[in-house]
Amino acid sequence: MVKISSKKKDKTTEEAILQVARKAFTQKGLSGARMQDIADEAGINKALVHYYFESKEKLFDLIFDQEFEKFFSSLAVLISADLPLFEKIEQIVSLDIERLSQFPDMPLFVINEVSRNPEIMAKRLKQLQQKSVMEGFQKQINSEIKKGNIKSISAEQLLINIQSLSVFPFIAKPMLKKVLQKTEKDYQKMIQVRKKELATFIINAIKN
Amino acid sequence: MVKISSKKKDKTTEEAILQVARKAFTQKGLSGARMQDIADEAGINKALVHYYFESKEKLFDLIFDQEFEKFFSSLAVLISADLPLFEKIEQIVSLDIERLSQFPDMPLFVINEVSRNPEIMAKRLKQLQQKSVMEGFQKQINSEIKKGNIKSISAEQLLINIQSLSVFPFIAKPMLKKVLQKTEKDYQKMIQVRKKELATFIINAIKN
DNA sequence: AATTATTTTAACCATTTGGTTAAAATAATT
DNA sequence: AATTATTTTAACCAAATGGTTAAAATAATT
Repeated sequence: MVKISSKKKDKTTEEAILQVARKAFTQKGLSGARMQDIADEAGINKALVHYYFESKEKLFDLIFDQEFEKFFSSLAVLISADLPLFEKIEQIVSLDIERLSQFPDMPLFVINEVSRNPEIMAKRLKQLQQKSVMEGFQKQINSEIKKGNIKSISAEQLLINIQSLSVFPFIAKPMLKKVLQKTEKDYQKMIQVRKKELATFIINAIKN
Repeated sequence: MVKISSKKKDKTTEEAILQVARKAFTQKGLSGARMQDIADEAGINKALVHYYFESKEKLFDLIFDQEFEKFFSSLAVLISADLPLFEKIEQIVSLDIERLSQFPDMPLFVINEVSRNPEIMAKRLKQLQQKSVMEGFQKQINSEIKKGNIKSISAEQLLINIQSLSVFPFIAKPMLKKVLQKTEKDYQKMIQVRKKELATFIINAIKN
């Protein structure tokens, strides 16, 4: 019952569970996902899920960790990068939309679970040393304002604007799809148009 | 057991349930909310909730209806209004942020439940005759483009941009609060700054 | 005051759910 | 081949959950 050595552990079962669990949790949330469904879809017994991951919470925590990482990791790096402001904006938008196209369920999942339980963020945020990241970005912006290149705006508001414009169409996809009466293909085409136009939209909004 | 006439029905109990249920559903979603909790918080027996609303689904449906209405009703009217484009943008943003400040849980709730079950929108959308609304808005925009007042953009993308910028900060509030290390007061102050700056941001982005 | 209708409750019920246990099947080691 | 360790399963269990029922309390009508 207890794993002691296990040099050659068979990863495939564990990975199959993780893969299925990710789908379940990101689509249905912590309270909506069912351990039985996860076991069924992974083609195994429910007890096996507990054998590998102990409890629903532990399994959830593991997946939340990874999805949270997807949300923030590369973004923090880019914000601190040594790039001209407009170029930086272009790259952030581009990266965002690529990442979101790859993991469309991720943002709503993360936002949801943080809303349900804000404390979940505490430990994960520490390593990100946000303060210095934002301060650096603010300096870059202030410098551009002083030079008269852009209008006055705070780093916070600009960052929220960028993320709003990138993330919202993925979060609200099912709703927007219905409202705008689009097929899956149409919607993806619309996103691709966005990927091209969004950076220009933002830059136009702030440039003098 | 069966309500036949009930001329002077005592509304308070029914309303108390609705109020508590709204809070429960908008905060925890359909699968996360508990009938027992709703009864407890309303200070009544669980069977009474069923007496008034039959089932969890029916109660949920009622509340979803109202929240969905909040999301769309006034917006559709404004989009079709006979107003200069820039003024219209200002009014939409202003209305959005007021409405969202009043019902902060509403957008994430609606988006979530539509994601979980897109069919839920079908019946509610019919009355909104979106097609003509969007066509009218597109005409207004095309006219401004032709006059050289604004850059080329589709009504869809502009509308998505406006809604993204307005709604996202409310959807992602708990996350953004932690990331930006803001107190409740700070966050609301930030939203108020946004209310002033957002329309300008959008107008700058499209005007020539 | 008696009757009738409405509102509210306590006690159940069946199903679902996360989780456990002990044994069986399989793989690794000696 | 025998022993030991690991993986997987079937059968349970207790708690939670949405829902029901019959009776009690209250209000309205006659």
